Amino acid sequence: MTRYWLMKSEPSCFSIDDLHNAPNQTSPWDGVRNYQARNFMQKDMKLGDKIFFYHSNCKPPGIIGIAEVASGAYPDHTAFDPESDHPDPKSTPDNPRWFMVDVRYVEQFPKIIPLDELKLHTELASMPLLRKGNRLSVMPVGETEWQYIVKELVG
DNA sequence: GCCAACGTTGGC
DNA sequence: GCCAACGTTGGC
Repeated sequence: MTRYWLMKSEPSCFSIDDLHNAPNQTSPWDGVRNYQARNFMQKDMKLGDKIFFYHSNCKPPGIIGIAEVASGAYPDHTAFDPESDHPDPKSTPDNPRWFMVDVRYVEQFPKIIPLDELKLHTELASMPLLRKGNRLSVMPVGETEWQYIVKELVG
């Protein structure tokens, strides 16, 4: 059964354009250093699951398009590299702490669906994304909410 | 195992 | 740049 997800990225760091331009339109989703987010990737994501690509820390923040899970989880080797953006000396090749999946570009929306707009729809109120203080960078999206967004808000 | 200090996220 | 919310760390 296909599941649905939302993954956040700062476009100044890695945008949906970057994913679109990547080889095979596919890229590792590296840099996640949060256990809950890691567990979603490691235990619950399946090949072909659909992902809302969310641009954070920009104007405006919001959902910009769709990607899909393109691999199973495997160790995030950037954690081993002291020169990387998010090194973690406690993660080693023999005992990796952080995992990632590959994601593949599916589509970019004609325009971003801003966070402000998502907040206006009571149908979406149960989304973890809209919970106050939420900081998860990888989170599940209910099928109901997914369909609502795709049918009512895209375009 | 508690909890204060600290760091990070991310909207504003 | 500010700050609220939250996760992590480490002393005890």
